[in-house]
Amino acid sequence: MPKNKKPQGGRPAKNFDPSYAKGGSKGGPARAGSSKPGSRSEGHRGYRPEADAPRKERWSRDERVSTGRAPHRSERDGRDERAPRSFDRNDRPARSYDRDDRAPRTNDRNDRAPRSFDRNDRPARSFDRNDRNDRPARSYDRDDRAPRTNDRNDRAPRSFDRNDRNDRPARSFDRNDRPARSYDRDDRAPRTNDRNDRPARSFDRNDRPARSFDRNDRPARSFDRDDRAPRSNDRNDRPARSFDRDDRAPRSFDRNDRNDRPTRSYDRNDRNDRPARSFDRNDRNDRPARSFDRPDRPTRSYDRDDRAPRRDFDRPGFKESSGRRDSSFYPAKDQGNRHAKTDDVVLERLEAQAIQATDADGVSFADLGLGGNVVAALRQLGAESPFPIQAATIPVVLEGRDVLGRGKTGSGKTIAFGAPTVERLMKLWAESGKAGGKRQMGRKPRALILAPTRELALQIDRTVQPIAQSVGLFTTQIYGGVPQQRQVGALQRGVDIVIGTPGRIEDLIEQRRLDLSEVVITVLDEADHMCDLGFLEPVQRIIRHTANGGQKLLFSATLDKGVAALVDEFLVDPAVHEVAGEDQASSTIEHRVFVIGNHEKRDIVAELANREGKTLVFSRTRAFAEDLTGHLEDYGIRAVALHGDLNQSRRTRNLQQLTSGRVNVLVATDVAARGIHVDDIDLVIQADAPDEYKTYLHRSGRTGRAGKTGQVVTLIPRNRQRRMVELLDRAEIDVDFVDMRLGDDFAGELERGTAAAVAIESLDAAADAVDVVELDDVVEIIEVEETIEIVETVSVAADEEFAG
DNA sequence: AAAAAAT
Repeated sequence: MPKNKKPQGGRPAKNFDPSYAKGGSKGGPARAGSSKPGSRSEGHRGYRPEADAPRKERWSRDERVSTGRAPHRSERDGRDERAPRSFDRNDRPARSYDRDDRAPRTNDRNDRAPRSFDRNDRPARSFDRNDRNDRPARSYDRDDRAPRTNDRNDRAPRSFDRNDRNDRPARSFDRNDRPARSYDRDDRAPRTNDRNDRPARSFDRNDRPARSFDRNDRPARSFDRDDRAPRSNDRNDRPARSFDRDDRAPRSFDRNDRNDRPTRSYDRNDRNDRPARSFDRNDRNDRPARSFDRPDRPTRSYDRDDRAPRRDFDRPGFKESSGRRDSSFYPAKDQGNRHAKTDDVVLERLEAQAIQATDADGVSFADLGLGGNVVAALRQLGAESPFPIQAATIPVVLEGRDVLGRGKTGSGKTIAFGAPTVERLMKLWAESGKAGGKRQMGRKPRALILAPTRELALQIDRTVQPIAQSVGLFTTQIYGGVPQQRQVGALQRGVDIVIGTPGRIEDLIEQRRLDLSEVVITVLDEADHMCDLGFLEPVQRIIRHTANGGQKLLFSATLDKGVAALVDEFLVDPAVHEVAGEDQASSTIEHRVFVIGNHEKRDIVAELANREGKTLVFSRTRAFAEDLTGHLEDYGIRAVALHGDLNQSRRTRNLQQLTSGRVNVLVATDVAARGIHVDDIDLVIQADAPDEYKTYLHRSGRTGRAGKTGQVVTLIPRNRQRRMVELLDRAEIDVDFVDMRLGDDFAGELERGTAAAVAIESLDAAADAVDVVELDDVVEIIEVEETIEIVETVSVAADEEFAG
């Protein structure tokens, strides 16, 4: 296998960048087509960069650096941003002139000149950080407003400039500051607002006082400055702040639970304590430890004054005498096999009734108890007949029972809870005698579906909304990152099912714009994740706002004992369902681990992603997701990013670009790990290995959905092999580790895997035809090459059979 | 570390 296939010098191989193959002038790609105005402007609605002109050729890394650019583009949000940038290049010569001495350059900036006139403070500015300096200076000016308004006039042109490419350089400069900024993360929010759109800025304007307050924070940054005295005063504020932090503890005091938290989080520093926490943490060692946690639970629930009474009054299943609920969640030792008619499966101490996949055969949605309208809506969605998990849970949900549902990724959980939720709402409505009425203004929601990410909430709504609509119910999405006006408006008009993320929902509850008191069905998708640190408490608070005694449905592919905190407080005698035989051996996903040198990681990701099908790349941090995206683009691979540093419209757009096929590569943080469904992702690359086996399963689950095949490649450094083995062990996945380095044949390695899959499939088919091979026996023991050989042999035999 | 509300 040839090493060092790649040419030296950081320049991509020709076959890596199709645009180079087409020629183009030396010294950078041609700037052809830059004369077209209007439609090329990113600010315009119908802006479509590649619609009219052939794709622009890219600058290599060296070219970028040589012209004063960062090695990677600073904006990675998609093509739309890119074209504008190339416009900048026309200005380049001028700029590079300026480059020789920096001071003139800054003067050259259109913005700077006017400003400097307004202010006497110039030098100070230039001393400080590029952007930041402007701000302090400005706030100095605050004393006299007139100049400011003058400044404002300057702004207008600026925003015009925005459409114009000239503004871009400024932005990219900001970007370069990122690392520094990330330290200042507390200030992020305001900044992001600035970035989102200029109007936001003008808002800031009105808030000037606020800004000046911010300034007090700035001095901290300006630490570098010589003026220590004033700052140190400011610094005194800092301690104050941190004292505020300490107030949090008291705050949490209000919460009986909270008291546990601080303790825990302190423990956190100590790895050894993890096992104790254990709920979700998936260190191997945790699992046994968890059972030890158990004794704590009763204590906790005693802490809650609310809990006991609630259950007493509202919960039919509550047994006062025993003081314990009647629940199948914890296996009762003396109870024997309670679910005799089906198989018992105990996983993570969570006992589930397992439905056999074959039990769903021949069953229709109508058989499960869904009404005609809902069935028709499901058919419209492409769901003709129920998947196993749906067959298992729909009847139970319709009974009104609490349900814990576990079905592997891509097995149809959304419909499993969505359809019966709608149906049951209708039934309850009919029972209350209100059915058939018109939509009442301002009626309160009666069902709530919670999801961990905005994208997932949106996606759930896309499934549930048509089902609800088919029976005249309304849904609305309540999630952050977008103006709340529309959401509030929808609530005021009257909504039956609210689908959203915890933050905004709690926000609207506090604003009294969302009233959950009539919510009788609450669904938690990715329920185990919703019980993770940071999610659990908001979720608990939200559920406490729902009607007492309401039905609760918890779903996840990795549902485990981690949800005990919620089960204990909110569920009564939940039915636990999963699909039998859904182990990884039955999966359609092929897994492999490449052991690599970390320094080659980005290039290897590029090699792997340089292919036809849709590829999803996972990174641990937002910054690396950005970095990777840029790197891929430098290779000529179209890629967009998805992570929490992007504003919501970009997040939505970038995900949509993958869905629509406008790009083939999405680089995401774990925001995309769970639940997100994109058709035909056939390769998942884990550029950073996950820490949790559950994360591994969910990330992998973005491919191989609904029975399709997919591949997962995880890149790890050598020193991570043992951890990875343990993680995979935990996930019950068998994987070969392969040492790979940059010159190796990555595409071939992937194909090799595919060949094995194809071979096994063919073998299966051939075995059916010939009826001589016990497939399971064979597959267990053979290597890929042997498989192929056997397939050939069997195929020949099959041919002969057919011939004869 | 990321996600989830703004400010």
